Amino acid sequence: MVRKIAERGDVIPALAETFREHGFAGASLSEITKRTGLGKGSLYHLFPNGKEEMAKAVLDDVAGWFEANVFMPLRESEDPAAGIDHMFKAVVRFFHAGRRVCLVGTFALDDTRDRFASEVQSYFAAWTRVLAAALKRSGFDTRTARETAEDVVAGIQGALVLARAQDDPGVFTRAMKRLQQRTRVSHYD
Amino acid sequence: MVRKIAERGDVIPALAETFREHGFAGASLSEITKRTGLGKGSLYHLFPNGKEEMAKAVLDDVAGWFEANVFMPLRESEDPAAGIDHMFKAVVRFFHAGRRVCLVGTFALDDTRDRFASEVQSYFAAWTRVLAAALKRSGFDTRTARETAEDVVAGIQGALVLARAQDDPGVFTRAMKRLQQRTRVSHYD
DNA sequence: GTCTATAAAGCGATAGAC
DNA sequence: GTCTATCGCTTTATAGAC
Repeated sequence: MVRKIAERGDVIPALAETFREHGFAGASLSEITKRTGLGKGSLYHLFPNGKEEMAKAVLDDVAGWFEANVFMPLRESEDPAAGIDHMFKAVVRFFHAGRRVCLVGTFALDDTRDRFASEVQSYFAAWTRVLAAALKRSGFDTRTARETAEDVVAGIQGALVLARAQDDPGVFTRAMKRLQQRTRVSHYD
Repeated sequence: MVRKIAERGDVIPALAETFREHGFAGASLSEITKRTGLGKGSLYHLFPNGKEEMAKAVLDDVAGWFEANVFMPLRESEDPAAGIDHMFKAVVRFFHAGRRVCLVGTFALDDTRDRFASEVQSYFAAWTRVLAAALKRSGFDTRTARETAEDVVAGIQGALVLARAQDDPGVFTRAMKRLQQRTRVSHYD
């Protein structure tokens, strides 16, 4: 049965793409209307606090996706190396192999960060923390695990910037391969 | 003698900071007026094409700074390793040790990139190309030099994203130390 | 060269009909 | 729940006084 009544979850993917492409300030309600297919009335019915609430919902959705598809596997994989490999696969999928930017990264760079400080902060904090724990379990010493986790998460963000700047998704996929190599503990043994 | 007549060069630093903090879409003329201390009339006198021309001027200025302070030393240092060390010093200084984001990176992530595609593209293309050449001269094989250059430039961008997201400049300075280590050819010999 | 005043358009948000 | 009409404000940009 086809549901015609819009729920928040139905429009979040379109909202997310709009914010990704235009940033928070650049994502006008008319653009959002166009992308979601909903008029302003409907949007304000679903999100009474307007753009701010839409962005919060999108950030929530992203956090949920990463929790389920990246953090949980990293935490609970019996083989930590398998969890890490799973992370790279999920990340390549999520960022459409370099053709899609990171919404949280986009928000982080300009003053949008101040509006969503805790969401932006905890996205990267959780990612580096959980990845560092997995690296440690896979054999890295505490310090190297933490440093490598930071390098990997930063490397992913930077590769997304470069791929989009150069309009070449290959920059991203190549960087991901090299970052994944660095997570193999036996690399230089 | 104090010059009172404003020239473009006088306002570019203030323009740059405004674009860095708010992004292109978020940098309103009223904010620019506040930061530069110039009224709209003066701004349009200096930049007849408005915001677009201001951003172009800022991108030009950034490109000039990197050419003089990063690319030229990388190309012309007799000792390539010294040129690379010089690059890291200059970069830490330019990005205020992680407290300042990359304007070009900010532009690259959203649809602002499309307005300034060639400027954004050539900033990163020049950087990776010149750095790869220096790495090669310092002893890396062609392929490793190119890959390391891409990793370093992406790593810098990503570290800026993380440092700002976490509101912790230390993330940037630590990442820079590790990236610099990776540019030493003898690291794993 | 700098300013104020103003224009025209777009913005986020609200009200109310259906 | 969805829409249209509208409000009040801000936006970029221009005109013209000084």
